[in-house]
Amino acid sequence: MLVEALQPFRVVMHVDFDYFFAQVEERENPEIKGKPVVICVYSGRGEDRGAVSTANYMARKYGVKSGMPIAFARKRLKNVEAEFLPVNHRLYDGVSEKIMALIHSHADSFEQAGIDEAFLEVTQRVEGSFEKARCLAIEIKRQIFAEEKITCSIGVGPNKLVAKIAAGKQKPDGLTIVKPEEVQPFLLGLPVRELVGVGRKTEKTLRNLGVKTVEELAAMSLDRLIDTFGRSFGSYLHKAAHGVDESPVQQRGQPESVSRMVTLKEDTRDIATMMREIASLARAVHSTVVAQRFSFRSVSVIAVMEDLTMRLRSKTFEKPIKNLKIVEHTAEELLKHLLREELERSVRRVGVKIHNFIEEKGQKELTDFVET
DNA sequence: GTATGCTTTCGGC
DNA sequence: TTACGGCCGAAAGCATAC
Repeated sequence: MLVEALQPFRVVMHVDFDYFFAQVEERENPEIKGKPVVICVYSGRGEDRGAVSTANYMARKYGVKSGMPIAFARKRLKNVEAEFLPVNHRLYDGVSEKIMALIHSHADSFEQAGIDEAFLEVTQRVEGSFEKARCLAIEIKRQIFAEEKITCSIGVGPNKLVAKIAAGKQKPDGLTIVKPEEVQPFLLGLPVRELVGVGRKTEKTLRNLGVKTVEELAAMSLDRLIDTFGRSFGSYLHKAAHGVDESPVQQRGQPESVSRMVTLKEDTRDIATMMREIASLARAVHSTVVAQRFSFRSVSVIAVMEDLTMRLRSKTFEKPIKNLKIVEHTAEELLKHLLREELERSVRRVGVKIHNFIEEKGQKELTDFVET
């Protein structure tokens, strides 16, 4: 009882940089501010071929969305002066790194959840007080803007689930606090889709059960949810609907996989053509991982077909490998295998992924260099 | 029955 | 006419081991 009174709740913060790539570009080139700004991934297949990565709020007002073909965005903006810029990942990586270091310094524990978002456990340093958390959030926003001229939106709640949803409630440059006693009313009216982990498929399954809101989800029994979604996801949904999320804020380690993809000049089924691309993709993933002194056990080849459906083939080795030639050779075998199963469609994009990393340690042994 | 590992697909950013 | 990136981790589906 006393212990509970002393430490009743966690205080967790979610920081989300506003329309990040486009905002960084606005900062670098203030003249474009006030215009729609669209950040594009060009495929190299021709002018305006590719997809929209992100866009500033003015472009969004015209209906421009992430993932949309660039040509669609052009159409939406044909009557306005707009900026279409290619992604500049190096630039965004640098800005992100600086902001992450800054906010990390304000956390008891820290979890980066992407290039533009992070969770901060702040329970200790705000002594469990949501009022102190509000002050801290304001200070973090102030510092990020002072140092990097970037705005962000922050959500504060008793756990990661609530903090993340809260951060999305007021954007851009927002701050939303959800105190423990406010969690139930905050969640109840929301569509289930806003819960982390509920995508289109789960939403549809729930809709077929007559469940559209978190309130309706919370009314479902745990047994029913487990019957429908299995033990793990069913229990998760039950807790989430009641605002319960005990997952810790914890630093993420090394990425679990590294992949590179490229769009082919034109759709093809020719192995040699694809292998030329795969060789350089393999070099890229291999050097990234080997430079960090990791070897790996799994190699995958990814093919995006002409109709944009994705196919993947993987092979896992019993022993760690680190030889580039094995990656190339494995990728080739996997690609041939994939095409034997996929007799109709041509390939639009290819990729190589390596995963199942094993950290190298100690003295190198002769066997490290023997091919598997 | 449950845990574990591997492969493939889904979905967010 | 049709137009569509490049990552990542989580989920899902399955097989096998305990």
